[in-house]
Order: sequence, then C-alpha cells, then structure tokens
Amino acid sequence: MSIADVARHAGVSPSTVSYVLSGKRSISEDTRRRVQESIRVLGYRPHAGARALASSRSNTLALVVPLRSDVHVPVAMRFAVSVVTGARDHDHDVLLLTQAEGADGLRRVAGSSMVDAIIVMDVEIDDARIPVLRELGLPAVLIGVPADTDGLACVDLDFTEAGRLCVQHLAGLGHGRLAFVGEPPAVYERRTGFAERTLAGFREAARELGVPEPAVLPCEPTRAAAERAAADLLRDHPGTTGLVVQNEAAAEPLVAALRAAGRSVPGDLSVVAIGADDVAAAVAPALSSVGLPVEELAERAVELAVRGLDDGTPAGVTLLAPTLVDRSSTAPPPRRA
Amino acid sequence: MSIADVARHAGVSPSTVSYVLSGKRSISEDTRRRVQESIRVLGYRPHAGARALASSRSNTLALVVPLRSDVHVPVAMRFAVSVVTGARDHDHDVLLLTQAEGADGLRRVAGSSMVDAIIVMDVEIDDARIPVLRELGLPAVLIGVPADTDGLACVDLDFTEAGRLCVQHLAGLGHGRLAFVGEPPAVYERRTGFAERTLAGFREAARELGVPEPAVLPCEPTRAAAERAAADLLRDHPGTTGLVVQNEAAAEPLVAALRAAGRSVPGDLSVVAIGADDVAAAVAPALSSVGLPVEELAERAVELAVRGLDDGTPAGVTLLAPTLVDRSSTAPPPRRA
DNA sequence: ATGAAAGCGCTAACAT
DNA sequence: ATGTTAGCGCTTTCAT
Repeated sequence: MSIADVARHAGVSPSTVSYVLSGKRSISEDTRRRVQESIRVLGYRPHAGARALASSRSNTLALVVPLRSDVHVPVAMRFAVSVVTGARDHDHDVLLLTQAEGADGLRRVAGSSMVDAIIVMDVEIDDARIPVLRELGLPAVLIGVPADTDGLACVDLDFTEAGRLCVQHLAGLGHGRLAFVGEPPAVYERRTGFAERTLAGFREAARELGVPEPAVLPCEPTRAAAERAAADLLRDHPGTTGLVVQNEAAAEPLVAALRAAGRSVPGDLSVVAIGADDVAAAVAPALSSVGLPVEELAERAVELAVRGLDDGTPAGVTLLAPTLVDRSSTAPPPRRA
Repeated sequence: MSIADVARHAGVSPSTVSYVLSGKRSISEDTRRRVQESIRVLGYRPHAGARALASSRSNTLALVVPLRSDVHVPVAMRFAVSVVTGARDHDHDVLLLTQAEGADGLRRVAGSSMVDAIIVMDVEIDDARIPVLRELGLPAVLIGVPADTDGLACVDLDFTEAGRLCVQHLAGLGHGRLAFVGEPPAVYERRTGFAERTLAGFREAARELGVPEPAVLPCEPTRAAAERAAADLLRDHPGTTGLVVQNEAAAEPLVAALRAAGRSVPGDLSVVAIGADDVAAAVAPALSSVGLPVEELAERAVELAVRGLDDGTPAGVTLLAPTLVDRSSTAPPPRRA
C-alpha cells in the first residue's frame, strides 16, 4: 500500500496524491475528491519514515518528563497528556523521553532526526541540558525558565507575580504576619525556577507592603511532613494569620492539621494555595488559589515548538499572568483581643 | 552527515558501515575498528526515517496510557517511565498515545509504520480496542487481561491469587469476619480486569475457608470517600476484624479514619493492602501488602513486545505470582470479651 | 570479508 | 492544474 497505488486507483500521479495530502499546491475540486476517495477506499496511510526521509520532518515532538520524586506526579502527568493532545491537534506525535536519558537522549533523538522539536519539563535555573539544547539546532521549548534563556523558548506561569499576588491578596485583607509553606528542600537546592521565583515575588511584595520578613517552611510531599510544618508554624510563628502554600501534596494535610490544632480556616488563619485548581478546590474548605494552567501551558509549549519549525525557534519567555480565585479559605484576620 | 560520509572516511563501502552497525555479518576486527572510529569522529547518527523505510522497523514502541480519573496516576506514571526505560534497554523508543485517541490512534501509528509494537495499559475485560489490536498485525502486549486473549500477549499480576492470598493471610491469623475496600465503582462497572479478578479470588478463598460472605465497599480515591468507607464499615459491619484494601489513594486515609474512630490497627482490625509497595509502606502503621511489581510488569511487557518482532507475537497470558509482605498492620484478631 | 546497486515510499523541484 | 523524476539515507540482496 503506497502512494503509487493510490495514484493509480485515482488515475493521477503520485505527486498529486502527495499534494492533496499536504495542501501545498492547488488541486481541482474534482481531483481532490477522487484522490480522497481512493485513499479512503484503499485505507492508505503514508509511511512515516519515508515522509521523514523525503521531507526532513518527522512530525514528532520529543517530550522530556521528570522522574524526580519531589515533582508532583499527577501534575506532571497532566502536562504530558496535554502535550500529547496539543501535539495531535497540530498533527504531531510525541516521543517520550525520561530525564534519566539526560543530554545523550536529546542528542540521540535529534541526531537521528526522530523529532522536529523538543519540549522539556521541570527546568532548573542552571540546567545542564540547556547548552545541549542550543547546539541541537532544533526548536526547543522549556516549560519553566532557566537563568539564561538565550535562543530558547520558555513558557511558564509568572510565578514571581503569583507570589506577589498572594501577598497582595492577604495584605489587602489586613494580614500583617505571613508565612510560606513551600516545595521540598531539594526543589530549592537544585534551584528549580518556579519555586525560586515564587519565593522571590512573595518576599519582594512582603517587603514593599511593609510586611515583616515572612517565615518560609519547605515541606516534603507527605502527610507527616505537612503535619510537622503545621506544628512548626504554630509553635515558632504563632502570630501568623496569612499562609501561602505551594505544594500540591501538602496543602490538604496542612489545612487539616491546622484545624485539628484548633485553628479555624479562614477564621484564625487564611490560606492561599499556588497550584492546580482542582487540588485547591478539593480541600475542605476550598482554598483560594493561584491556579497553575497546566493545559494552557502545555498548549503554548506545543504551539511554540510547532511554530518554530517554520519560523525558526521563536526565542523568548512567555509568562502567563496568574489569577487568584477567591474561595473560602481567606478572610480578614481575627481582631486582636 | 550520512552513512556515505562515514564509509568514505573509513575507506569502506556504505554497506560495510551498515553491517558494522547492525552486526548482521562478520567484519574483520580491523575494519570494524576503523569504521567505529569514523563514526565517533564524525559524530554520525543513522537517520531513523531512512532506517525505518529500508528495514520496515522503526525501533519504536507505542504506549497507550490511561486518562481516567479513577486510575491512580502515580502508578500509571511509574508504568510509563518503566516502559520507556525498558524500551531503551532494547534499543527502542516510545511513542506516547493517550486513551483519548482510541482505536483510531492505534490504526494510525500502526498504519504509517511509526511503531513496531503496541503496549496498552488499563485494559478492560471487554475492551473495544482488542479487535483492532488483532487486525493490526503488530505485536501487541496488554498490561492487564481481557476476557478473550486469543492472539494477544498479556502481562499482569495474578490478581486472583492476590485476592486469595490476602484472605489466606487473614484467615491464617484467625480472622473470621472480613471486608474489602476496593477501587471506585466506575472501575468495576467498566469491568477492569484486575479489579474484577481480585474480588473473585478474594470471594472464592473466603468461601473455601468458610469465612462468611465478606462486605465489599467500592471507594472513590479521595480522603472524604475513604472516611465514609471507614464509617460505613464500622457501622454496618461492626464484627469485621480483617480488612483488605485495593485502592492506593484510599489506604492511608482509611486507616487514619479507623484509628480516629478508636480502632487500633492491627489491635482491633488487621489491614492488608494490594498495590504499590511504597504506598503501603508509607502508611502509619506500615501496611502488610501484596505488592504490585510495576517495574517488572513493564519490563516483561517490553520484552514480549520486542521479542514479538522476531518471533511473531508470543500470545499468552503471563501472570506474575503475588507475594504478601508482612508489615505491622496485621495480627491475630482481638479475643472476644 | 567486502562491495555494488537496487529499492524502501515519499516530497518537491522542474516541467508543461 | 497536473505529471515526471531525482533524490532523501539506509538495508539487503547479489556478486566477488
């Protein structure tokens, strides 16, 4: 079953079939219909390898997914699925690479022309794969923002602004003592962009608004760690009335622990989450939160990757504006007795 | 950069380079070394598409991952990562498909020769993709076991035996009243193989050992649902002393709720989990459990897929024997007062 | 043990 | 608006 069979069946030349398929030149309405009918009848599918060979386009994107245990897996999975879905909308497929393959994996799939572009998740500020990505000569899109973005396309939520937004929201309600429960220590140690930038925005805004230097408590993604963080918070920073949580796994147990300790949310303590909306909404009470627009980020990444194929990599950083959804976990602080 | 450049550089013919790479005919030690050196120096990578075209082998596997919200995501992700890792060990790459593409996606990637074999996760007893898989003429490996396995390779944990094993363990400790907290109702409604078979084994073994028909409580993967299940269990089946939980997300909150209700585990109630070992071990107290060997299942699946390329699909069901690891959540039942 | 050369199925320049 | 044809880079007979 090849393009020649279709051509014969439709009474046209192979190139005409090719052009009907690609739309790269105008075809008479009549011919187009005949060809499409032949394709349907014969059940013809172009051979991907032959296509890639002739056109130097594989119509395949590489997606590098993180393995780290400190990355929230459901969110990573949603990214991956959204990237696949977005890629299909642009007639592309997705080759799955794990972080474990590292730079060699990138060289391999690029060097053998398996993929047209590369999308990388979980980018660190000083990521070792970045120089490699530059050498490759393929469009590369990072979900995340490293220190040096030269020649690369980056997509992310504006986490700096997200951090600020949380402070503004809480300060606007009258909170004067804030704290931040964050990602696991390892995330900060390897300088993951989003975590570092969130904290920066959070601290800046606090400073600007005259809020005293807030406590920052990194937290492992376990219930036990969240309970410990709650205990630490209440013991070491008892005056805190406004809390920002950037840790999908810890949000629910943290709030539960606070309530178990007799603090009402939002009566005594207001809590704002940063992360996937459904996670925040599922907590009791539903948490006011700055949402992580996973689907939109993934779609943008795919679009940049695919667009880069024709226009060259459209380098530059795309930051999506964060929005805070007000749910039932924030209120003015309790009146001092 | 093509095979011709390497051949010229090494002073041999292109076919010799090809044979050095594939090992499909003997090459003098001297020639081999020269060619490999040239490959290294030039940084040559064979063009995947050209290879696929000439050899009708893409060295790529398709992996269909589930999207369903009732599938435990971290486990699905571990499967995916393990499949990629296993595939790389066999010099294959992995193309990621989502369930959303359905049968058409399978036809597409098979028809265009993008992949040599297909691995499908989250298989239902009567899965609509199975007839398609048979038509395709590619090796197909299911992680899971449908009703009709004719012509297909299936890999799974022996969940029937896993269910029996739990009963035997509990009955062996002296428990005479058992209950089962399972996956969400939807999982049973769509007749997911593993869930149905576990329950069958569980009930059979109970019958054989003279244990009265145990209560079965399906459970959504949320804390609230787990707490409800705990309450229902204590209210409606107060005599229960042995509990089997097959629900990664519910295990921890369920046990927590039981303890919060004043039941000690394993003092009053023994609990056995079925699922990923690390999840079970992370609960307080660490749960005795029948582990789900994710990595091994994935590796087997890959191996069957790759082996099928040369030998034809080695149809048949591979069931891994379950083992129960005794941790601190099971003990003899309390003596009747 | 090695080389020469015929495809694999498609795309895209070059025709008309 | 359509046809002809030369590759794309590799594998694999067929020779020697």
